[in-house]
Amino acid sequence: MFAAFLLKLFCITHSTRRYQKQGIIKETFFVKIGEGIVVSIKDIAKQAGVSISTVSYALNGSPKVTEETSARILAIAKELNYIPNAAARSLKKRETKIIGVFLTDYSGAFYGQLLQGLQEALTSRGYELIVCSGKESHRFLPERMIDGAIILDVTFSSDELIKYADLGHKLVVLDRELDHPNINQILLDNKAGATLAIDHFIDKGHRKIYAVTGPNISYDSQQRLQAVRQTVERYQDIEYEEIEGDFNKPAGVRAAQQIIAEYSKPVAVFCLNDEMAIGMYNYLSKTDYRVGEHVHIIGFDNIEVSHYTDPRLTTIDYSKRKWGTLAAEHLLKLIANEPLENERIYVSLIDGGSVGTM
Amino acid sequence: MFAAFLLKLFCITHSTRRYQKQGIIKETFFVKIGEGIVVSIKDIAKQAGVSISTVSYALNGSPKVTEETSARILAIAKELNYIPNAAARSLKKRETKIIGVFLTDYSGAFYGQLLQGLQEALTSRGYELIVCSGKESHRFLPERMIDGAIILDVTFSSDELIKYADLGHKLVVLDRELDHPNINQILLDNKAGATLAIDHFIDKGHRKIYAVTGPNISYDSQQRLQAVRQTVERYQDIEYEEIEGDFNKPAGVRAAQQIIAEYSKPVAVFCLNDEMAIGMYNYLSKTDYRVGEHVHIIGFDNIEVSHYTDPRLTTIDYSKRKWGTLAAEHLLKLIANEPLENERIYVSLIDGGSVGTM
DNA sequence: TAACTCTATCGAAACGTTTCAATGAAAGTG
DNA sequence: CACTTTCATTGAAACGTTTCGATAGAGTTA
Repeated sequence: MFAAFLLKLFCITHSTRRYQKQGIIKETFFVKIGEGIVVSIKDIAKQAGVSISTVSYALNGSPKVTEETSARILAIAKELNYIPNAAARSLKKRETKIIGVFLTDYSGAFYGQLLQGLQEALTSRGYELIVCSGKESHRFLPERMIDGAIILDVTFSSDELIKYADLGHKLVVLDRELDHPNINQILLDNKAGATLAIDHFIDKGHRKIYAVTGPNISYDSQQRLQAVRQTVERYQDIEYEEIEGDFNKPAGVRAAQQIIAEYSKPVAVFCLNDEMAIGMYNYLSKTDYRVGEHVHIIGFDNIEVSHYTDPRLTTIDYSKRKWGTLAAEHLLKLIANEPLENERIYVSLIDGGSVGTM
Repeated sequence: MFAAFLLKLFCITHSTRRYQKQGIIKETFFVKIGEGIVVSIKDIAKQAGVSISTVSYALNGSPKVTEETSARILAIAKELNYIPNAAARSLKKRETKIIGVFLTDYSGAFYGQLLQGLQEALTSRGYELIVCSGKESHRFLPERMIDGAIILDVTFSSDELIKYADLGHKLVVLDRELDHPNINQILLDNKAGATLAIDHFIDKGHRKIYAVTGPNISYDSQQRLQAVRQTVERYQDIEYEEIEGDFNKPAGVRAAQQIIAEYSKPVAVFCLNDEMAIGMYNYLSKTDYRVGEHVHIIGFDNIEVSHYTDPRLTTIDYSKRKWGTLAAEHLLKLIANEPLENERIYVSLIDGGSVGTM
């Protein structure tokens, strides 16, 4: 107690350890200054006069150890300010109780809610969430610093993911389809969303339709585009054109430029994500062309910024939070080897007013 | 080689290990199905016919081991698909090469750029970044899963932080002032920003000024508010009033309601962050009061959404990316025990048009 | 009392590394 | 030739846990 007081005051402490080995007794006496001591299970054992195994059992609430001993040990642990060493524990237990979510970058506009959903579902089940981005961080998975991963990161190749899954790692992928016993997937109903968008244009009497695509490696873009094509084909006399994009704002600007350059009559533009739609708004606001009058736009994602455009963006919405919750639950089931199905997140169209009637 | 092929094909493999101990030779033969084997340094050693220490040295590029042996070991390591065990390594080395950044939540509008800055600075120096949020994740710090932390998380109490710093952990705080050898701080020049805002109002001829505050535990809010008061006092005949807020959108809505309720002439409102300013816009857009005409607003942070309001929000800007870079650099210096000063991030006013002339 | 069964506690191995100190062979020195 | 020196390699301890199997003392039964 007094030592602890000194520690606080002067950042100086000392501790005595005795190792008995091969009949010889070595005694070590060491002082650390300004660095703080690390208290281990061993120190508690010595203080309590019990073996380290008993301490371990007590700390883990095992019923093997008496109520009384346990209480004494716990008290001493607290007194000494014991903090378990995560590395040692996970080395032995081969688990970390940490789940990693891998994102392409930190700027994604809807990550916030998704992460919130993940976080809640995970912490309530005794797991912790860490967010990683960048190719360098991929090592967290194979090096076993996390018990499982949620993938929303195009920089992970599918081959890489399957390799890890083969090694026994559990994954939930949110941005591709992968068939593997250690991989589950929760995908957006992209096709339904794209169909909703095109149908909305048709309902409003539009006949000239553009689609601004995402990068073609993107599963989401592929799916959406495919549904757009199918839907467009269902109708007669539609003028349909695709403009290549990459899900970023500048692509929306470029698309807007192209559209204006070849403008002859009001057009409908389905931007395969909101980000590009926002880029398009940005460019158009500097021209005489008005959204909802000359250029009619639908986006996809319903990100926050799209609420503040004028007119508000009509877009495809889905619950990012639920996406996160579901992903977390499925990953935990995968880890617990419980059987489960792939699931899908439903989408709906939100009419913001960026599509006028023809 | 053939075994590796079989592994890939059938997910079945076997490995033989021999332990020599007290003169007795035990032989273990095990097969794992569908789980993947874990290759350790030991397996490489056996395959290469060298000791595990030599393998370790080779893997770490130590000059102690011959070019030739090293090459052979490295080849075998690759062949066996060796992946180091992070837990074992960090248990022994007492470091993880991971830096954690703690955020209050994942929804913060400017986290993206900040994290980008952090990430770049850290990975270029061989460190990895993980993002954590929520009280549960605080344990990452004391349990030594990270080598240092960047704090932007009001749920960390200052006492808690100082306790950790006392234990030898290195911290950079971005949301408070803390004087401790193991803590460095990179703070916004909040006061300059607040002064800029008020001066701008005065320049534009405003005489009735509101300030919508953040939560009073917030250092940023405190600093900004203090500067507002000081600045307001410098001028004569200012009508000044404070409205309590909490840095979230609904607080902006409430403030707008109050302002409208007591409206008699055009007013200037300094929202201590953009988030609340956006809330205010939202409410006002449903009324007949126009921003920049009846209600003149300045925010703080220059978050993305504020670019899409009409008129665009006048706000206090600063480089979030630079903030991140600086924080990372300082933390690494702190870890390397290099001397360093606290630093400050400069701010500027961006005129978006939400403040009209009186 | 002898032979059990419980059960609280303990000893020791193991997890996969790193790293110090020791070894022994080859090379260099006088 | 006997000696030191050099240096690639090795053995073993250590990091801090968990957990299996052993142990010993108390309680139960016959």
